[in-house]
Amino acid sequence: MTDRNLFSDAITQAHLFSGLGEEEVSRIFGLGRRSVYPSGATIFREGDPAVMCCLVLAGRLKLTKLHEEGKEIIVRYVPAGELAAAAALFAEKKYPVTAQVVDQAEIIGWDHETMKDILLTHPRLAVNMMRVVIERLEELQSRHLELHAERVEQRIARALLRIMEQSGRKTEEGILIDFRLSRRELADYTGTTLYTVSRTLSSWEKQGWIASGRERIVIIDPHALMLFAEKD
Amino acid sequence: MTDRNLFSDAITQAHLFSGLGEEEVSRIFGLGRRSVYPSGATIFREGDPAVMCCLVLAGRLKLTKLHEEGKEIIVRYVPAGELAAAAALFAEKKYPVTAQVVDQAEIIGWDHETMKDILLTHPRLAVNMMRVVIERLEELQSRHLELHAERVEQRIARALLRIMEQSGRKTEEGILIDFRLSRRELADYTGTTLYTVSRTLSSWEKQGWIASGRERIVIIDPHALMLFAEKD
DNA sequence: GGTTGTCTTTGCGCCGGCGCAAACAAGGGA
DNA sequence: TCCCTTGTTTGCGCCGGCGCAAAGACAACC
Repeated sequence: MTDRNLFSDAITQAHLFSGLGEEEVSRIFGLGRRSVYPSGATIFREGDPAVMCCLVLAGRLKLTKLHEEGKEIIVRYVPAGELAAAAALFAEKKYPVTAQVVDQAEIIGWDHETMKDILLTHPRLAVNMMRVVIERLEELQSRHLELHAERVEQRIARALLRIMEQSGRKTEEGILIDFRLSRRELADYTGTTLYTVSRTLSSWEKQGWIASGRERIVIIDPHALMLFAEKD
Repeated sequence: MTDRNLFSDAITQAHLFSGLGEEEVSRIFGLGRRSVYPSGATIFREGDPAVMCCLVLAGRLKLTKLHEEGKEIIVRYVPAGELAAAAALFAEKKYPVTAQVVDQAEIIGWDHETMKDILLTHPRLAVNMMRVVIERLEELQSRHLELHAERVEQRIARALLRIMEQSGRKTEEGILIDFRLSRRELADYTGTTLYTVSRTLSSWEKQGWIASGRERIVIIDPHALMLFAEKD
């Protein structure tokens, strides 16, 4: 069993390839180009012509979007098994975000011609992919609503919980977020400033809900955070 | 020529049906259920089981999302020719938003079984539909960024311009937004309060950039607004 | 025509969160 | 090992925007 199959085993389970045979998936994988990127690498940049649809096989990406003069937001973290840059399906489009590697990552990319062919010959995959995109849309709608309706501290709590669910690793201390995550990044993700994030985390640390260090956060009491996020 | 064909003429041009033959579109239309709703009617409610994908043939919908205790945002206005509730493609899903009729509207709806069949037998339509959803996603990402990075007044300016592009009608006074749009709704769309919107519009009215009345806005000087939205 | 309900305007006071500045902490590289 | 870069904390002052309250404007309906 080659490592290609090894991956498809893991990925086939995912929504994206549900309903497709294993060898079908293998063939589709064969049409893409696989590569490994080091931590910190930029896969593509916002505004560049979109040439490749990417599937993350291992590691993690960070998608960011820039506003005039430096302000940036983190649109999403992309864990292994998920798609980035579905927009690249359409030839004339530009990447709407920048993708950077957080953990060392392995990625498989298809150019639009290829991907469009694949979709037209595997309608099942097209429907699955639509589902993925729609779910992304719904998640973003929810975050958008949070941004309107909730105080900053609640948004930070929710963000921590969301990231914890995606990337938490149980340790004896509590649930560790297993990639470098700075105050600055958390601020860009929640739409606030690094100062406010720092103050907030400090206060939670005093309450014993979390423990944190340089680019490192451990959630000790998720339940307390959850209550805090929900409370009026 | 029946009025069904009349509509397909108008709609076929749209992205959604590009690359499909006219009779093919006709047949697809035939599989859905058409109905007319009066202004103010609710087509579906957030949280209800999603049963129908809707295409707006005429009129306009407003999509809203609720937060605990009354706060609501307007996710989007859906003009004629566009899809609402693509999520309803997937049987177990719930509507993520509430859809209400703004102008009297004619709508064609397909249940998930039907729509999924259509997509699986018309991969071309699936790809087109993906494009529509992806463009929606990108628009929302942009608005999300604006919400982070821009002052309230700039967001209101941008919102007005966006709505003007979609629904502006040229009059001798200026460009009229041709549906009822209250201060409250503009506030829910831009993530602020009706007070702030009112104050802002008043000030612009004094500058001669707009004219407004009860649930009615005319943009006199779009260029001024554009500069204002862009300015640092 | 009068009445009623909804939409809008504007004054006023308050406060959450921003952002500079400055000090401190933690790595990483030579 | 020391230095230098990058991240974090915290004090302090300021202000944009919120939200109540009360009055005015408009539309619709009897």
